[in-house]
Amino acid sequence: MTNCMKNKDLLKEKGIIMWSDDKIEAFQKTLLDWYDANKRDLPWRRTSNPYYIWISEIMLQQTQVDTVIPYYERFIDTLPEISDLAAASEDTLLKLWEGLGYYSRVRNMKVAAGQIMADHNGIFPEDYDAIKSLKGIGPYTAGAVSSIAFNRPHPAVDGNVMRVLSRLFEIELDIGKASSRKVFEEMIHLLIDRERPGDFNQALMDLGATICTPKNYKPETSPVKDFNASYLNETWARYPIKQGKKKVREENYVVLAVPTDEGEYLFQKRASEGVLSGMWTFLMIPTEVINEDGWKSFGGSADSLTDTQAELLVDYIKNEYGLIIACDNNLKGTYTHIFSHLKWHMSIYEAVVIGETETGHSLHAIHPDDFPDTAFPVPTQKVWEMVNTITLF
DNA sequence: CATGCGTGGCG
DNA sequence: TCGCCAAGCAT
Repeated sequence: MTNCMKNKDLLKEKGIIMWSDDKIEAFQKTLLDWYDANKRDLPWRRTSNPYYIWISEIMLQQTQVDTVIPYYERFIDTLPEISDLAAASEDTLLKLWEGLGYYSRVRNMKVAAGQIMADHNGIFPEDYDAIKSLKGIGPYTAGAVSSIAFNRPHPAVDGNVMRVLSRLFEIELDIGKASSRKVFEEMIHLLIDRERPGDFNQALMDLGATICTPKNYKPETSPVKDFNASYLNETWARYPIKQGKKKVREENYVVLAVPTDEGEYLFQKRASEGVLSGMWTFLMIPTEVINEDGWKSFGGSADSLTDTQAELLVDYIKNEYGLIIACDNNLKGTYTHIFSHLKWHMSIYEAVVIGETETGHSLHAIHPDDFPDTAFPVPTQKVWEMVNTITLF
């Protein structure tokens, strides 16, 4: 059985009728003509260097184009060769990635650069399976790099492509489910322009980003509206099918800004797994530590710590970090940081160290002069802004 | 396969 | 204001 027949069987099973060869050809021409006239001028579209295209694709994961551009420029300036990435320190990489989020992406890139140095003589591999086996590269990114950098006809199915296809074909599949991606990939296998696969994939993504958008969608403005079943049938508002997200978990912390005699501040490095892994924060103490009844310091009457709460805090810091502190009971400010799946409610206080019960604890003192060379996640930056403002006045 | 993983923009 | 959204991947 040919691959083509397998494709059609899978689509048939999902109730998807593929277009005729003539219609596919007409669609390719219409889409690529639109792309040639309207494609966005983006930095990574001025290069054919697979390393640079790879960087752009990783940065663009779940991240908007306007956010990525300055990060991309700085990254290729700082690490112009794959060997530079392989040799870079984690501190250097995290500083380059600071504020971009999903920090495991850049850690994975360093691992992948090592794979390329060790297994491919430092040359970015052209083979799809070799690309896909690199750390941090999944089916989307492997398809994007192989089609854009090497002109290979592999699908690159992201959220844009699933939305565009859902509307073109009135697809009933939930685009949030992992199993759906395979079906869209089979459709692209049949639809993709074999002469210009990279441009075809990028054209679909540009269409999704600029015309076939999640909100404010106006199907009559699309260059491929004549191919759009949901437009012709006036069902477009239904697509794509997507289930709602679950509510985010909320956590409450006492955050302690602790200056030293030398004008440094104490920071803790987060665990190597989990949220903001390996990054620096001020001391963060779950509020449960100072009140087992779920006391919250924000939005209520308990703006300042009671003496009992301060004592519990001092005991905790002594046991956990081996430090004796004196805590200012007055609340310095609050800040809520919203992650994709989590909320941190932070109540900020100041404390000073007045003794130590042991040395070699897990905290590090960093001077504000060195902040520009240290990678801080946004919650740490926001807390620092508040602490710095209060300290100045 | 569902969940965890950042951040900023938008209506 | 706040929930949703943006060129996904590892586990």
